[in-house]
Amino acid sequence: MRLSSLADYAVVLMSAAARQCGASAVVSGGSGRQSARKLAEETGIPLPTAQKLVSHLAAADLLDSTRGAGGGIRLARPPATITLTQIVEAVDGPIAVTSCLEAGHTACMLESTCSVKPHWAVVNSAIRNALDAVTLADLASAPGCSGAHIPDFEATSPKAKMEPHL
Amino acid sequence: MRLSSLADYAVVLMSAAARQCGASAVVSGGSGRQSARKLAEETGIPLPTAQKLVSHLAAADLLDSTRGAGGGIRLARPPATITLTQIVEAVDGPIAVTSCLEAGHTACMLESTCSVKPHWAVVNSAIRNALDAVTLADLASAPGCSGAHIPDFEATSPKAKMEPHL
DNA sequence: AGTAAATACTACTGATTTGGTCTTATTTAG
DNA sequence: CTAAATAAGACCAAATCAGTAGTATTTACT
Repeated sequence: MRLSSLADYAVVLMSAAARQCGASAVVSGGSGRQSARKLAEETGIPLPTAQKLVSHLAAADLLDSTRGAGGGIRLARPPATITLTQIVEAVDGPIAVTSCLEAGHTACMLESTCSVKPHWAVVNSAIRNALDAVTLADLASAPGCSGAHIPDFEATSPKAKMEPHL
Repeated sequence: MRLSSLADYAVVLMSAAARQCGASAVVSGGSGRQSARKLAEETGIPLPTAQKLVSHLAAADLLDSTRGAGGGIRLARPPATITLTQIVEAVDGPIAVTSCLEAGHTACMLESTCSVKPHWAVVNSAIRNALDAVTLADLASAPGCSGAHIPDFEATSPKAKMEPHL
């Protein structure tokens, strides 16, 4: 019953991107692009892993990415419209507590008489609702979106124990 | 964001045990014991796997097991007092969406300034509540607890595709 | 009391999924 | 036109998980 590490990283990454005021760029049309490298350094996520996450998040239309020398990534939508559900599903795939709740699952032989499945469906939707209730705006609200950079962590603790959670 | 197969099996197993009126034995003091072998046959769960599950469930005080020739297993408590949370945690360990919510986790370096963690805590408790709301009595309610055995599945479809969910 | 059968318990092996790294292709600034 | 910086995709290794086999224990029967 745990989230995958990649999904955890993704939430941290998106949260960091939101704090960089990537959303205001959408509104103002300015170049609020953030490089994946910069984001990886600030969050402590290994660069190759961050790149993979960016790919998935861009494919899910959560990030807008352009490559090239001056390229980078940017939030595709305002933070208030991006929920945890979308981020998690972009990385882990659809949320399904049991395999019988998945999209293209092959029916098990007890499907018709199963008394457990309906209860799993209830639990599953409860989880979805809980994740839907939290938006990127909530996650990034704490330090404010004033365009200020997050202080360099390397300066304070060069090789501190790295964990997913920002 | 998926349940482990073992936890899924465990719920099916407990549900089957409840339908065998194992709880009434607790009340009446009769020998309502059910053998792990019988339960494995009825649910389609491989016997060794079922035995392992029984061990974990018994260690969590959800099942009362006695070995020997006439031994077997029995619900340790009335079905209405056993929730999905207890079953899942007996097999998968404590429910923690992220590793920073675990019991003995080593603090990550951003612990103090983390703006994401409090939101995970909310999500985590929401999941727990959803699982707590479902009891074994709910799962076993459908076919009624009249002591009737579940029909033999082998007779109808000898080698049908086996999936965890009853 | 001894034997045998049925049970729960423990330890091990194999496999699937997951996390991480590397290489390649593309694009733009100089 | 060149070179640097970027994203995207493919490959490899590790960890966790599912499953299986074997062992110890207990009770019923002889």
